[in-house]
Amino acid sequence: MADPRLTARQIQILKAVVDAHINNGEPVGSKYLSETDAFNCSPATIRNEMASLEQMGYLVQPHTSAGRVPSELAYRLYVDALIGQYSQTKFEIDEINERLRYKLTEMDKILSEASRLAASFTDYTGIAFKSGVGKARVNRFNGIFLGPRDFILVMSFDDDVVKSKTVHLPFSITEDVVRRFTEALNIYLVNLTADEMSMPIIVKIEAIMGSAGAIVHPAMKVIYETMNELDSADVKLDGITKLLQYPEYSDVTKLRSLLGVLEEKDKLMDVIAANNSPEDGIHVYIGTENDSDVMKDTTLIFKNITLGNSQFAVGVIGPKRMNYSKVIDMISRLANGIDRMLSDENK
Amino acid sequence: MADPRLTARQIQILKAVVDAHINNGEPVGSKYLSETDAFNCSPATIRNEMASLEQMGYLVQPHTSAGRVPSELAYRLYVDALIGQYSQTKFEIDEINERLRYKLTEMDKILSEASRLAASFTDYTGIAFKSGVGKARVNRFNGIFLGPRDFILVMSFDDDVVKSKTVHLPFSITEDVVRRFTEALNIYLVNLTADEMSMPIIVKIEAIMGSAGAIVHPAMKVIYETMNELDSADVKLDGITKLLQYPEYSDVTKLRSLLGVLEEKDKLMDVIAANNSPEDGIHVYIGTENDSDVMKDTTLIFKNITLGNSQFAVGVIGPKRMNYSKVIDMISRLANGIDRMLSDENK
DNA sequence: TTTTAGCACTTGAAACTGTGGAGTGCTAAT
DNA sequence: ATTAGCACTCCACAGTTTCAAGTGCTAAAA
Repeated sequence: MADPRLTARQIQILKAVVDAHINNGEPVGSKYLSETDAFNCSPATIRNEMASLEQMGYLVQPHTSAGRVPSELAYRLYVDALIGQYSQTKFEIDEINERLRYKLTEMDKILSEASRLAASFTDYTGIAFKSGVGKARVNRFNGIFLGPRDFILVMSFDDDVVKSKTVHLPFSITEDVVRRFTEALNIYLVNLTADEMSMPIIVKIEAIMGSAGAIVHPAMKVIYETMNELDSADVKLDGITKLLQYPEYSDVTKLRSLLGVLEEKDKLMDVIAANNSPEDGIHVYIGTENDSDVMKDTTLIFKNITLGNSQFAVGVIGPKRMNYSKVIDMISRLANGIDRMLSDENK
Repeated sequence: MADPRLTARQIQILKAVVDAHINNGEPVGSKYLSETDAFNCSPATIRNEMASLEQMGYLVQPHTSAGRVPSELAYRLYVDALIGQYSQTKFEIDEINERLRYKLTEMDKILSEASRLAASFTDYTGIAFKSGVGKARVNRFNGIFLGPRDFILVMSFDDDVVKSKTVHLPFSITEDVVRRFTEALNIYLVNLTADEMSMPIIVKIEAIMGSAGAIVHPAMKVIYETMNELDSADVKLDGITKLLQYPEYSDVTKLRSLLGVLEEKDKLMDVIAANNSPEDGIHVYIGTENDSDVMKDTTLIFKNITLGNSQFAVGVIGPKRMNYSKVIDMISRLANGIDRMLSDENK
């Protein structure tokens, strides 16, 4: 994978350029490097090497007389060299675990909390999303009689997810009707996806309920709504403000188009879906590697987490000159922490 | 309330200035007014009137040779004249009702949806929040036995709110334990706030549960968490991007400080709490009327909604030159719509 | 052969300048 | 009381200059 044309010194210089640019956000010059990074050679030598690196496509000059900026190729090299080696660094793993310790139950809260943590740990905008798979299945229905025209329908799904909804009825029922109805649901609808709940099955349940058949329609509406909610894709962002600190986004119109994508969840899901491969592990998409024009100066990093049927991911969005080593480390830990926390809870 | 020094023509001119500035965002000149607004007088006359208005504090000149900009006093006059007269305008009430029609049950979803609607109707950032009152009381507990180490605890609160949580136990129980436990909860904890659930009561329940007394601690933890969640203050924002379209926020540093407040929910709650008086009706806080420095160029408009024990509010955040007539109209309708929708549902 | 010092060259950012237009206030005429 | 006319002010904008940073190249040094 490593480019055989690169000498050791060139790699050293390249890394120095990337590091410096990540910190300053400004083009890096030869003099600056020779002074700060204690290379044992003069600016002129570094210039020569940088010229080679530019020719090979690792560095770019914004204009004739500016320093150099890493190309996407350079970031890619940098990141690839980084992945897999971050685990020996020292870290705030204690804090991550601490902050994850309290209960994460519903997917919705997991997403919010995950994006919040990603943002707070990294100085970039945090993102957490789940993909819509349409696979939710009810394990068990329970009904709780509230009054003649209301009852609570409790649906237990896989992965410890429990949803309860109040069903209002336009007519009176007894406690026994609720009991019989949930019995029927448990016989006919358990382990079906929303799509598999076909009309004939519904009609059958109506028949069983006899004179109380009208309970079925309002209840089914609630069941469909709940399952659709679980099945649908969703994205949570946190810390949008953090983007503003980077000069890359100081142009308000650019910022606007990026935030436009981020805020329209459908569009964002498109971007992610285009990128996302199902495999686990850290995904790093640098600049134009993203399949979207407004993200051409933006890096997207995330890690998938699979938990039973549900699949979700957590990561960050920021400028191309992202602090890759820190972010990759953090996101990896955060994802692992969430994963572990959720698995434990299911035990 | 109306300033007696103002002549009818001055009021007319002032209104024209406010309207024009709301639309363009730029200082308004005498020539522009005389041409567009069909006053039957020359620019010079308008200039004289504007000079008076400036002296009285209704207009401000950014610099010697620019047009005039309305002062906060002018906006205040404009808004006060507006409030109470919006009800005869034509409107999109149908659409509001249409988009509210689907079930709003949990407070959390109400907030999200309300802020989303406020943003989508008005071109400003939508905001919805509930104040933390610490008044949640459980009407009824129900338990559903899941397995030897798990059961679902269903808590019905006032206002149709139902929360269910899975409780994991470090030891085995039977279905009968769950039944007895919920019975005890219904005797001792119903209609208490979280604060009122004192240690003696808990101990009593433990005694009643006898050998299964260890069920109490994990369950109480869940109950506390749930009630705290309901009791705590919360804010939802939507459409933060909309702020970016206004030149008022094209300065990134200004934008940053404002967004900083908006994103940190605690800070935002402070700002709102400082402003919010419990009375219903539309609240309009213009510029420095807000008790926060970063909001000195920003207007905050919201309307309170009281529903049983819960108190929440919906509104928008935007530049001082807000389209007040439209926003006041919309927020009022939106709040009424939500109110009606929620009350209906409780019937 | 590699490294380095020196130098001319390029270029954008920032400071500066000049011009034009928009808007004003004042005065005198209506 | 209103308005036309006019001199004045001042910002926005475009063009210009200056400056510093950084480069590539060449020739000398290691």
